[in-house]
Amino acid sequence: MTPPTSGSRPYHHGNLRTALVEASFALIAEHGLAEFSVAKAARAVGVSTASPYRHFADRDHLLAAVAAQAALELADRMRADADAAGTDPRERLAATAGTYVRYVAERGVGLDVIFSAPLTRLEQPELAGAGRRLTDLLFELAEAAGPPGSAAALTLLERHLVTAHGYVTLLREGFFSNRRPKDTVDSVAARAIDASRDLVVRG
Amino acid sequence: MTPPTSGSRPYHHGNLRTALVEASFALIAEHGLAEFSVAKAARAVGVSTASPYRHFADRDHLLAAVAAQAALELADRMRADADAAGTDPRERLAATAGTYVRYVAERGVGLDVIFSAPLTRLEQPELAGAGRRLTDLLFELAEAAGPPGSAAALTLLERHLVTAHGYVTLLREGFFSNRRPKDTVDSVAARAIDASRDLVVRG
DNA sequence: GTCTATAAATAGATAGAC
DNA sequence: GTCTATCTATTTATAGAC
Repeated sequence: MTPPTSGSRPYHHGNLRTALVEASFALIAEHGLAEFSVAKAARAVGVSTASPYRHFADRDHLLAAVAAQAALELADRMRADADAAGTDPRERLAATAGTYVRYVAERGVGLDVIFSAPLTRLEQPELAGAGRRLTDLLFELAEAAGPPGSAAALTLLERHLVTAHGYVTLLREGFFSNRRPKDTVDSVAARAIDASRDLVVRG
Repeated sequence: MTPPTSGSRPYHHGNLRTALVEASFALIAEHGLAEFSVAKAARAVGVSTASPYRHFADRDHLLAAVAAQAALELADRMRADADAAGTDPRERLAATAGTYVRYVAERGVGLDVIFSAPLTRLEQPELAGAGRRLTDLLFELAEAAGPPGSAAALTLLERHLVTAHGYVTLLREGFFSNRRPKDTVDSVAARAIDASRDLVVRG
């Protein structure tokens, strides 16, 4: 566990790559994607601003690694919350809206980053695979919850995601806290679950 | 209409302030808020990068003027679309979801900017008033459309805004065009209207 | 693999001439 | 009210030493 070299030197890091991804999450969660930079991530882990470029071709490739990990974490948490919600398929899908609100509040990275055009264009298999894992899970839950017919399931899925992401975005931008100062992440998450549960797809 | 001074000189602008706001809209619509800068807006209208600071204290004050105008434009278009939708209160409210999708696609500025924490903190009466005009209109439409009881109307309003903003955000980030390349602004706007129309608020 | 040093952009903002 | 010039800060990314 001790770094390979002597005492007070900065950092040698068995795994700088992992540390940079984690530092990036922290920066994005705290100050938003706009204020994220490779340089800040490097400083946060105590290495020079040049070091990240040994592990990531450029800024977007670092972000793609963050996005891929976010998609996997999100899928894991959604599956866990769906299972904790019981057996009612409608309730299982709705639960993931709460997962999503809480996840983005904690980690700062959501669908807008995971599926953003600039990162998708990199065609990183890791990110593409993680994104698929997330959408596959959600589609599975929506199909079980929806009215028969896969077109209706897709519409339900779209509205579910739009609802969850709408709550996330407005929460992130301060829309809720401006007008309802007592709003907490958990209360917004609960409202997102309620909104998703009440979704209907009419003919 | 001719500028007060002679021929080929750059720009004298009877109203640089207005021109900067309009240029900012264009920049944000084209490349997103992240790539907006005071310097770019100045270059777009053909003045030096110092000139904007005669009209706006800083970057955020320019953005606040943009946000205030957006709120007014949005409220105007929503009222027009609601009126065009007829007399059914539910249909009138739903129509504004389409207005919102189309407006942000065209102008780039939405609720996340209009009600963003950094701009709200400036306490600019112009922006605060424009924001109120927008929320007052929406509340009026939601109250007419909702089930009796103002708590239910507020929930309906929240879900309506969340739906509209969710569609806007995912559209902006390319989420829809990645998976459904044939999606257009109008088709997404139509789906947002449908989703809003189908909203219900259960006990 | 990490560091130092550096290059090249770009931005926000100010001072002072006109 | 606009311009020129400038300062300061920051970022992305590379070159080359260790």
